[in-house]
Amino acid sequence: MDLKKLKDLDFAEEAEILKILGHPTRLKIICGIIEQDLCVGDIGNCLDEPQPKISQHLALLRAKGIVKAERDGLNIKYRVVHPLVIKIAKILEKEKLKS
Amino acid sequence: MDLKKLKDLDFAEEAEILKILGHPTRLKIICGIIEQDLCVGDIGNCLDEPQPKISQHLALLRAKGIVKAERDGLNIKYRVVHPLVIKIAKILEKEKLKS
DNA sequence: TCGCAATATAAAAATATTTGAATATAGCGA
DNA sequence: TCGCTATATTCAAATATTTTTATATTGCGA
Repeated sequence: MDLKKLKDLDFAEEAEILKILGHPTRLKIICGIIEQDLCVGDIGNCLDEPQPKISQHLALLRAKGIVKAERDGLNIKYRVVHPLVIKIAKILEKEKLKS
Repeated sequence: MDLKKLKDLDFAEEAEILKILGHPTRLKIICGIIEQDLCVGDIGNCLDEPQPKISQHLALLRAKGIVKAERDGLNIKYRVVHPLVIKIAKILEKEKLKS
């Protein structure tokens, strides 16, 4: 990309998304709920992290439009809905499985 | 990715890379030096940011192996060398140009 | 409606990042 | 070697994020 274009383009939104992905717990959460919906408790057990921590991360992801929540009785199931995030997460998984 | 795999995999490194990309100035710097080497002064002028700020971001990018520096007289030219970063930056540019 | 399980929210404490200002270093040419 | 230009480093102040602890809400079934 040349200098003039760079000056005009604003990467603030993209940077915000990447920053949010740039946290180990959140990244794991995201990779976990790409191909399947999971509820908070399952995620917490799986990652061995306290419930409020997971809820707070999910709240942030929800606020940024990265995940969507759907209630199912007592449980609330989450899934990733952000296309760019899905794309990046899949690339990361592929890289990961290579090594 | 299923729950068991998720438990074992460690996304710490990937998260760190994403966190570093998740800053508007750094992301612009990176997009600017993917297809061309640029020196600190040019980047600073282009982004209209003070020189120490650019140098500090570049120092971080260098420390994480994302960019490489090459001296050329008084100038030091930088370029992105991290394959995953290049891949992500190109995706972002493409998204950007779509909208 | 009461109690319980699942999740959310709030607020403070701990930690990390970013910025700005000042100063240092490195290389070039006179 | 001196002065200049380009870049790097340092350190403290300002901000932002993360974690922890405590508490609140929501929905289900008895």
